[in-house]
Amino acid sequence: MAASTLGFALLGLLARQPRTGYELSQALRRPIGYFWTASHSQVYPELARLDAAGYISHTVIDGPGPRDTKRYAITAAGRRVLADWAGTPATPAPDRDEFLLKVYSLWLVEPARARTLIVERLARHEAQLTHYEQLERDMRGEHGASLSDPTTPQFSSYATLRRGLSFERHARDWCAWLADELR
Amino acid sequence: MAASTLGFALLGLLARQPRTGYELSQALRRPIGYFWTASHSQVYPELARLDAAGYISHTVIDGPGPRDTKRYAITAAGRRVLADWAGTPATPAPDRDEFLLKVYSLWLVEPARARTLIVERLARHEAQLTHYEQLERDMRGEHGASLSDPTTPQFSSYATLRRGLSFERHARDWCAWLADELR
DNA sequence: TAGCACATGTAACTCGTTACATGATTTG
DNA sequence: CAAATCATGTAACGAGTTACATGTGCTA
Repeated sequence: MAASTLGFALLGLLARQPRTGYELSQALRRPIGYFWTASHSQVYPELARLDAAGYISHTVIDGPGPRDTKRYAITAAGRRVLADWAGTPATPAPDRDEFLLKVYSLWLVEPARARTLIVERLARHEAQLTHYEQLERDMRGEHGASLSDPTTPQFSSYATLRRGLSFERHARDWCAWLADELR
Repeated sequence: MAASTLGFALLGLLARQPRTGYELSQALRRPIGYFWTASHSQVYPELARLDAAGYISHTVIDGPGPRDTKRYAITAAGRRVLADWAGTPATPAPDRDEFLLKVYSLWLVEPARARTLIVERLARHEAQLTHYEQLERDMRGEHGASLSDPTTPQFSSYATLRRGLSFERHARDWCAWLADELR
């Protein structure tokens, strides 16, 4: 009866504004893609399920290609289950981090080469941090006041962005420490 | 031919010392479980595959129950593929964080209730941090010198522990910020 | 005119979880 | 003597990825 996690990702997007399946697939790369992703082949069947459950509705609009283009909107029931789910503690999901798993066996790698790997990783965190910092400036420019009002979608978006900023800084600093140890 | 990620997790453990399938399953909860987990039903078939590929070998030892107990050890070939894999950049895996996905829809939740969720989360990070700090003291006590030698398994373990410490501090601080915003 | 963005769907496969199944030894 | 721990395996299922499949409109 309740939606899957992917379903809640889609409902979270549709609670902000109506979108087509294609647009939802795109959004699952950015901004939600920072913490949840899905390919379009997963999105379309899930939309059909949410529709059948009455959590979303669609209107057919004309578009290109051999099939109808549908624009989806969240229903009152959908908003209700989404709010319920968001207000419930997250089930502790197992962390899987291939990079850390490699670090666990990094003692088998020649130190100079290991250092290169870590420095490359550091650069990626640095780049992502720069990207997030730009997003933060954009957000502050567009929505100044609503960022401190916890009942606006902007507040939630800003909170996740702050998490991203914090995470990248920690990851960068740890890479810098490790690169130094491998010197 | 090459092993799966789970295979490399198992090889990473066996590169340190021989173990039975049962012991490997336990180790995939802690310490490796901090960044990679698997259930025993996944471990046993994977061990059979690694064995068939010649990356590990086993000796039958006597134990309880209707089946043989096997103790596995890594082979030279296994150590080679593990070192190769560890020395190669990690494939950027999609981040999936159900908790952040909930924060994305937290604007639909009554702020006082939302704050409770975040404070509970903060407590979990605090507890994990305390746990890691204890592990760090233990590690420093047992292996003082080898922690700065990048060719020892202790160095790798210590590096992942430092990552855990850094991560928990960042997560705790972000929760504290968000809880304050929801006040 | 070739490629890309738009737009939607299905099929085959891999990875991981939960449940099923068996049976000895130790501890409360 | 009941429950937990040791110890190993299989089966059914769900979630997610990659590849297959179709067709339009715009741009270099």
